[in-house]
Amino acid sequence: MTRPSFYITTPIYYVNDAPHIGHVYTTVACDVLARFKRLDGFDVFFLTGTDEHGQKVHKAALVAGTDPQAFTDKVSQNFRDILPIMNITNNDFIRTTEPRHKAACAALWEKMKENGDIYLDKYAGWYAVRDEAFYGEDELTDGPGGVKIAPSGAECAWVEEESYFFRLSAWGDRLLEFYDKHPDFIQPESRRNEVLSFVKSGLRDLSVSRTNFPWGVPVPGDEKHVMYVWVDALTNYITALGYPDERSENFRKFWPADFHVVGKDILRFHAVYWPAFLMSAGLKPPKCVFAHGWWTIEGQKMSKSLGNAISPHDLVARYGVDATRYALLREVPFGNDGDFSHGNVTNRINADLANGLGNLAQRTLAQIAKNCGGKVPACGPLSEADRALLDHARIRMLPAVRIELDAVRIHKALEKIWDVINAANAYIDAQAPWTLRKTDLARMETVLYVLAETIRCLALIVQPVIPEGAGKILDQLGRAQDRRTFAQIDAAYALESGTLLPAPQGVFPRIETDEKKAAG
RNA sequence: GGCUGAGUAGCUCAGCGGUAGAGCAGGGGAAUCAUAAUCCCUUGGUCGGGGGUUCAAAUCCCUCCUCAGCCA
Repeated sequence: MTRPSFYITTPIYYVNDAPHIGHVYTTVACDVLARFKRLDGFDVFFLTGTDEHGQKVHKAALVAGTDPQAFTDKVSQNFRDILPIMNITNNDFIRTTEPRHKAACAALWEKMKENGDIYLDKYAGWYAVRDEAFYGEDELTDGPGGVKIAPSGAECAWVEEESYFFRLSAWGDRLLEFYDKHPDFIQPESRRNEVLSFVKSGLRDLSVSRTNFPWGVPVPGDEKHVMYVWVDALTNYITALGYPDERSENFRKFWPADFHVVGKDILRFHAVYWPAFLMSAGLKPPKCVFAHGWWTIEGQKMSKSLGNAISPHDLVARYGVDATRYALLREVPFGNDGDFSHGNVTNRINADLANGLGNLAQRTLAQIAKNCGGKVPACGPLSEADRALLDHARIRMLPAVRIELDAVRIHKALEKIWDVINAANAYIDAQAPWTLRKTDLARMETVLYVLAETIRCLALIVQPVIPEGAGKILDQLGRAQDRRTFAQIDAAYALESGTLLPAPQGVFPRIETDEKKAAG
């Protein structure tokens, strides 16, 4: 039996920067989707990695007094180290300095060249090393000593160099046709409109090689050139599948990718250049490029000068992995910009995890421990209220969550799950098993059974977002490791009355609100 | 400067032609199994300003203001 496949990628992170909340956000979102699909029966390939070439990295290495390879080895490791800390389940970690990647880039280049889309010409213009970008004459201002200054404030120099170009100008109509046939290719919708208007306004050929620095993938047959930025970077998504071997198992199974999840700043490269490169090389474009938004920190932009970037290590130390993952994804609709404030995050964690799910599990399990001899209680005849809650948890919840996650509405998916948690908390109050304990023990057991079953379903479905806590709850319900997939939410896998359970323990502690101002 | 999108309760947002909604925060009550957690009820808005279309407009049209994004 072949399982359906699912391929999801984060961008490869540029090693010029230390990992911060932005990187972690993207990676965690992808991890949630990857875990969900695995539990839902898909064969998943989840890729992340680091982008290690370019002039900036080369210079940074020289400044640090090391050679670029040693430099990137070190910085790339910082990104790799974050993954276990955030409980990330990537299947591969790619580095653009690996031999397999250079081979893939060279092959893609040759294909595009065979197709007539690569040609040699000259590039001339005002170039800012700091921004790695060219500027038009009219954008520049004169700085001290006649130096030209870009709008960004970076110094520019007149650069004239031989460069290979990609004939992007020839791809406009084919791209528009592609977008038209694949309306879901660019998400969210608003971003799609931006890309469309960009392409409609006319595309210029793209400079795809450089000769003024050596730290990159050499151009096949002309090694004084290295490939420039996007040919190198984007190719990682197929390198990891075994390209140029298009018949490799992974390539056949996983290409085209289901999702490239990217920050909104690099959407254009993924939604315009990348499909053009691929089509030129005779390959299929990915199914969807999803652009998410930016975080501000306590109302301010994240910036190096403010030094307000939040380190993933600090977040995990303060809130724990699960709570950090949950807060990032629940606080803001995926795709929108959002503000990260410790006050809001604390509220969210306390309201939803501690008071909501955590307390529901704790109050139910504590009563089972005390009043049912620590065993899964007996389930008598079901009332209408019992059935309503069980159907919600066992039948209606998963399809509702699936719909939202397939559309990458992660916060909506969480809402659907929390609907059940709220219903369960209302149910326990209405049924009042602590009163039944004095009047009707059989009925009390049934109520506690229904609750335990509901919590079992909740813990299963919440695994992709808060894997540690979900695992602990399943442990407390005595669920074996091989009883934790979504197929097993079904009543056929219900808790068995009489099973001895371990002593309950709190899973999601409250965060104390000492309202310490995180200024500075 | 051009093009998009947004401006709705203290906060975050949903609604997009038919008597203003949710969550959180605030107020009141109930309960006491539980991580002082939970449940129920409730205060609160001339839906950015102005004009128009319509029996009827957050909802459609025009205009202005503000903000954001993309592009030049």
